[in-house]
Amino acid sequence: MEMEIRSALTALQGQGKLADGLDMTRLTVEPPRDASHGDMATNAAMVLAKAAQMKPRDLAELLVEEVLKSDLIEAAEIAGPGFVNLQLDKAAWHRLVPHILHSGKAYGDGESGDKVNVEYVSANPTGPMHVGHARGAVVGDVLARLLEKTGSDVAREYYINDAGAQVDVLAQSALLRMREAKGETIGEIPDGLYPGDYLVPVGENLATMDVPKEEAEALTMAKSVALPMMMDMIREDLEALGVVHDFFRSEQALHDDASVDKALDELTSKDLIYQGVLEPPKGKEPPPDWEPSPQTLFKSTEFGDDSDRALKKSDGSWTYFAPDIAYHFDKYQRGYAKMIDVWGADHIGYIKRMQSAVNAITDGEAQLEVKICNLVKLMRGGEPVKMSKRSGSFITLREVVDEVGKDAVRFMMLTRKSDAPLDFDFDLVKDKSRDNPVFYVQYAHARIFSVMKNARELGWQVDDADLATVPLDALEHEAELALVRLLGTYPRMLAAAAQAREPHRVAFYLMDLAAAFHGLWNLGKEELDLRFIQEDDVAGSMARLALIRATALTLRSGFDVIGVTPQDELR
RNA sequence: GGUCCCGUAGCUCAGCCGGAUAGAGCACCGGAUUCCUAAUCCGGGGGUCGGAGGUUCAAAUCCUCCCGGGAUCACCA
Repeated sequence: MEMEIRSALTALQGQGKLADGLDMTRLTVEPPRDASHGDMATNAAMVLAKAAQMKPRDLAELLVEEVLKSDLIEAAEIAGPGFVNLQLDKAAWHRLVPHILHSGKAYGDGESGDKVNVEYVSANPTGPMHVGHARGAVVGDVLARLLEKTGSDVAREYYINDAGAQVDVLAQSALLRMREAKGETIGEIPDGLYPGDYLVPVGENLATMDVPKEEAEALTMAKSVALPMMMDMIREDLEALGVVHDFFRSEQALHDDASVDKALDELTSKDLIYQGVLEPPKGKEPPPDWEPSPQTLFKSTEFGDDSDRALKKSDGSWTYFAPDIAYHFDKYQRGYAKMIDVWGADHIGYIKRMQSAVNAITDGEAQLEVKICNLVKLMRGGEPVKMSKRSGSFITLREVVDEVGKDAVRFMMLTRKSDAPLDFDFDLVKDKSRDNPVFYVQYAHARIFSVMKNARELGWQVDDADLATVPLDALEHEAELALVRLLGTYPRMLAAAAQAREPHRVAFYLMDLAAAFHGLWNLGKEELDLRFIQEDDVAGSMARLALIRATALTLRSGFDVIGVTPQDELR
């Protein structure tokens, strides 16, 4: 449609009615928010008026005259300050329905051609995942699906923090459980160790092995046993949520294969490393044990960070930042110039330094985007569910998935934009009502499925291939055309959501689409000729069935993007 | 103090790469049951889009400042 407008403008220029060399970049051709303004609207006259030295309405009149020469455009009128509203020929909309029926789940597929690396979850391998992780997992997973849908080549990665002090704590906790498994009474788990029962099987495993007496060796062995078990547990939890990764990268491996040293060398060769002393943090009391000491620092201030950042501690050991740089450099060397990391809100302060590092080590060739997921507050009976890590009574991801199902968790996590806090209401997601968006959208799909079943029972041929050939002249009611128009915006919505890295838009679209369908359904109660199945009007029925089947396919396509399984029945 | 996010109807929030009268759900009031059933829909009331400037033909949307709420500011991960 944009082509129609642009060619009309070019034609006007050809006729000498419009100045040449106008800046068209701000020109838009879009469906207006208010459907009463027509199918499409363009701001061309207003955007171009000044440069063309014409009044917007005069220019608009010329444009209307020109654009009406197109077959696709039924009517065009000038409105407001100079909008040109276009009404498309009904046939233009009708063409969309068979297109969707032919495309099926592939409807909305794009061809961006980007190559993107998405890193998400990356929870520490020291215990089961809790609900906070679930949001990042869903947002990352759906973002990856969305990017794939719009034509990107996507790698999904998980960075395993298996090298820090927390892993030593894990190993110590596991050794304690080993003693317990051997019959020793261990009493309360001491502060500072992980108290969770999930370490009992790790201890039992260790109890069957020949663990060295010497402490350092015992810890090494405990790590080698505990880490894979923790990762298996995490992978199972993720799988229960329908979340997968293609690639797991170990922090320890980055140390072992000297990737961290190489990253430091790389930055050193760019003269971005020095020995220096950092200022204590401003605006609040310095930590009690603060004392200035020389460390190996990275000049992240040269890339917009507020302070230079430590790569090595004063004792010469690596900080967490260093292997993280090595990891991102590793991604770049594997061919990813576009990286997206999905992080929790507690890492906001870490964004700039990581972006600085990526920028520095790749000479600006690679770009890191960070998607922040804010907190999830679990609600039950109108009250927040108390979560106390100390008592070990925090709610795990697995418990939530087991209680309400993966589809509900996934959908609910997308009912807010990711950087805003989210309430997750247990009562709501189990409710069968309009308030529960998961139910509401599934219900629309199930209703359509049921109608199609009824049509088959009448002996009608309603496979997609049959419906795709049906004449659609009967679709002329405003509510029907509104549904078609909404179906038509699906590919555009996907592309915009992918570009903005906002997976929640897909969920919102599905709710809109479900609402449009439910509305049409109920109209059929009052206006009998809008009922989908009318035995005395087979031709019209087939047209309406084609429409709602296209709706179901679009719902399925959207469900596929957000990783929710469509339900055929909700009874 | 720095950085980032948020402030839109009584409540919970969409909309924000500028566009026409600012939307939805809940709650409130009034209606509608032969297809999946009122598990849904339709209509109604309800708004200084935190405030003040600026840019623009046009600002909830972009820029600046201010107010309020939150997160974060390690040699932790």
